[in-house]
This record gives sequence, C-alpha cells and structure tokens, in this order.
Amino acid sequence: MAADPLSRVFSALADPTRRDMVARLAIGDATVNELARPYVVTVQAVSKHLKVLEDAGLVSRSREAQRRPVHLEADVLDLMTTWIERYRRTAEERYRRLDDVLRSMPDGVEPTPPSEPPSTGAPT
Amino acid sequence: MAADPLSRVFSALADPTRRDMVARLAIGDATVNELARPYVVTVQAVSKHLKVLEDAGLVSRSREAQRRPVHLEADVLDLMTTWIERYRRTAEERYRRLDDVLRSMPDGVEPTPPSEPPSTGAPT
DNA sequence: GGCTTTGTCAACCATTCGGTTGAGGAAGGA
DNA sequence: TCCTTCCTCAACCGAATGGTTGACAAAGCC
Repeated sequence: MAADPLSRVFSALADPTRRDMVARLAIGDATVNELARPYVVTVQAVSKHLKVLEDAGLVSRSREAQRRPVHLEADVLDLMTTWIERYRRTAEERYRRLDDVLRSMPDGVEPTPPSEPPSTGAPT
Repeated sequence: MAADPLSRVFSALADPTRRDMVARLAIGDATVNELARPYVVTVQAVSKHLKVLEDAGLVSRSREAQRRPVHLEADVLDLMTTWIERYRRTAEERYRRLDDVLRSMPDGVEPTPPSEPPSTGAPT
C-alpha cells in the first residue's frame, strides 16, 4: 500500500468501481451486499475495494448485528482538491506573468527561454 | 492502461514522483533531463512517468532539436475537481437534509433507517 | 442446537507497475 | 565523418493489484 495519505486517496479513486461506490455512498450509507449487488464481481472483491477506500480514509464501517454499514467520509476529498488547486493556481499565475512579459516587450527580444534548469534563477 | 480519462488522471497522480513533476512543471516547462536531475532514478524511469502523465493528458511534449520540452496542461485537473465536488456536494446535502429531518421530528420516532437499499425510495 | 445470512481472511492466479540495463535513433558540434 | 547529447524502446524483474474460490467467524431465525 502507498505510504502517504495523498497517494492512497488518489489511487483509491483511480478505480472506476470504487468511484461508483463513492457515488453510491454519497446518497446514503449501505451494506457490503447492497454495494455488491449492481456488479458482476463477487462480494469478496467488493470487500477488498472497501478496504482500499477505508485505508484511504474515504469510508468508515460500523457494526450492526452481522451487517457492516459503510459510511462515506467526504472530508478526505479536500486533501485532493487542496493539492490540485495549489498547482493549478501556480500554473495560471505563470501564464498571467508570461502574458505580462510578452505585452511589455518592445519587439524582437527573445521571450522567456523554455527548458531553463530550476537552478538558473527561475521565475521566482 | 485505464480506459476512461478520469481513471487515467487519478492514477497518474497516485504516484508521488509524478505529483512532484507536476509541481515542478507548474513553475515552468522543463526537459526530461532537468526533471530527472532531482531524483535517484534513471532518465528512462522518468521518461516512463512522463508517458503516463502524457497519456492522462496532464502534460504535452514538443520537439526542439534533440530536446523534448515538457509542458503542463493544467486544464485536465478540472476533470477531477468536477468529479470530487459533485459527490462532496451530494454528501453534504444529505447531511443537511438529515439534520432538517432530525430537527423537525417530534421525539421518539425512528430516524432515517441506515442501510436501506437504493430501490426502497431513497432520499431522492 | 442447527441453518441462513453477512462479511472477512487466506491462498492462488494473471496482469500491471515502477524500476533496472542495454540498444539505438535523431540532432548538433568537432 | 565521427562523437556526444538527449531521449525512447525493448526486455526483464520483483512487488502490488484486482479478481477468483474455499473456509470460517458472528449474529439472527427455525
């Protein structure tokens, strides 16, 4: 299993079956059998998927007689959105800055040389 | 490789090395060698990682003499945020609705039975 | 007590994944 | 022309993944 939480969440949601389950659980809690019903796979396979989701912190399971209701822990999704937004914003800022540079340039000057190593004094 | 685009993006970012590369590329374009430098792994391994990112649509590569500058395509990240936000919102609405139900309840009535199959007329 | 339902655990299997080494193509510089 | 640089492709390897079957624990029902 992946060491860091972020990798666990990303790879948990990299499987379409598991994303389906999250979608289903967003509507309400469900038992393993209920979650397994729409799929051709065995209940054991679904149980494994749930373990992956649980290890990622996306899901919690309580105890209720023989049943094990599964509950979605939607907060963990924020981990991902935070990561994503951070780098999307950085990239967007870069575009904006490049745009400014291009606009303020006289004419034939070479624009920001691509492929500069980070050590050379990159865009700050 | 995964069939659907969403799975490709999620699993591309499930690897910490690839997330590092995305973070690096958010600052600016880079060549394969530049991307490989901070890591202990071989250039070939980095090349493989880039192929994964490229297949996910997260990255594009142009040609410039022998060099292949890598460019981040940040738009694809929206695919994920859209998916995530959708189900986080659904889950939040459910909590809000359950909250309303509980608040408007006389007293000893049984609250929304957990583990109801979706066919039974779920919360819409 | 015995049977049924619900779910997990263990073992196995095929495939994928992340890494390696080695070979080689494509382009510029001597 | 030959050499060097940059990068990818192919083959291989060990570990992880997603699936199966089979056994079994735990709780309720007859």
